[in-house]
Amino acid sequence: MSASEEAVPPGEAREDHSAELRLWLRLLAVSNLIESEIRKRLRERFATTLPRFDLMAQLERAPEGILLGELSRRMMVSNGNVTGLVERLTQEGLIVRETLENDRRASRVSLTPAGRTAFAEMAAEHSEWVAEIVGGLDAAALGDLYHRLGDLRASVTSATEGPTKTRTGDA
Amino acid sequence: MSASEEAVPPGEAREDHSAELRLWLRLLAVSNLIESEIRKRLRERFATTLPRFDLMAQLERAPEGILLGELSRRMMVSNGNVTGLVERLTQEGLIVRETLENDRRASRVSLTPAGRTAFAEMAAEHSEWVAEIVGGLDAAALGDLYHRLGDLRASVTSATEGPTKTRTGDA
DNA sequence: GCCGGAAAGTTTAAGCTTGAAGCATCACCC
DNA sequence: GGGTGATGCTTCAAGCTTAAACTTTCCGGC
Repeated sequence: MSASEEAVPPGEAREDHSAELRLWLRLLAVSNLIESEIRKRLRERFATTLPRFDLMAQLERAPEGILLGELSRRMMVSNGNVTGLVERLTQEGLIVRETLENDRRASRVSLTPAGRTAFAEMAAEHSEWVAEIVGGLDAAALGDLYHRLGDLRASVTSATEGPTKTRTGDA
Repeated sequence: MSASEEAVPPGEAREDHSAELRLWLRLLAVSNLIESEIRKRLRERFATTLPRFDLMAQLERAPEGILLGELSRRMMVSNGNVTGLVERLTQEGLIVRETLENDRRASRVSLTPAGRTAFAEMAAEHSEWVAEIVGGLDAAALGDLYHRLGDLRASVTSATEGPTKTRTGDA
């Protein structure tokens, strides 16, 4: 790809990227650590999974329902992935899907009352878990890290050059 | 640090954990963004996957070989997971496994010469990718973020209470 | 010897995830 | 009104991942 981006001209000695590598490895490790803990608690406490929870969280924010494609975009996963998740959650009675009258290709999914209730309960605990897990940071450190991660995100999107949609409304 | 356990007594109004939640969501998003990009490049450029790459990276650091259990610990994945990965990489001729003479339950895996060569090539590019992706941060911001993530990791391990192995030699 | 528990790996069922290929429908244009 | 391309979604094959149950082997005590 990007033929003009090459950072290491032939004649130049290979640069030392160890600081960058260490940063990425640590970021990955910490992220995975937290993620595993949350997955574990979701499983033990609510017999559910993170993807299911994420999907429901998206629906919670959109009471009028969401198209599958939009869901897949917001969750940053593939279409096929969403198909399966919606299938399982529908099976469990937590969400419903209905075909649009004006476009029979598309369908809109939304939480059922049962789904809304179940999600509210999970979300409350989830929020406590996160607060507990990152609780070792004071407000200043937390805000600082948050902004640094924003800088990093900017670096990533600029480097991967696929930021066509700046509308990453990650709340 | 402070062993602040349950943060919300029954009588107390629910705390606002939105800053913590936002931090976690952004951390997760950024981490996934980078991870996807690296997975994509590993696939397109080398027709391999991140877990395979990770496994080989562990072996690279241990020329004398590693027991499967130790591998699973270092990669922070389950035993069964390693079994499958080792199978596939062995199939591809990139690694070998041999049973210990003194303990027939255990086996040691290590890179083959072909594996070592292949890994060296991948690692060089991988390193460039990471540098490119996080390149938008200057050295100061990078170091700052690195240390903040260290603080966060401390918070996580203390909250999840699994600090049995402090030897998380993540370089 | 032999018996029990611990340790190293494997197997299994279920679910998540992706990219690629495919199907149905829609919008547009002539 | 019949193409033609785009759009919304599904299917498929392959791989990753886990927890739980299981097999084999080792180590201690008896």
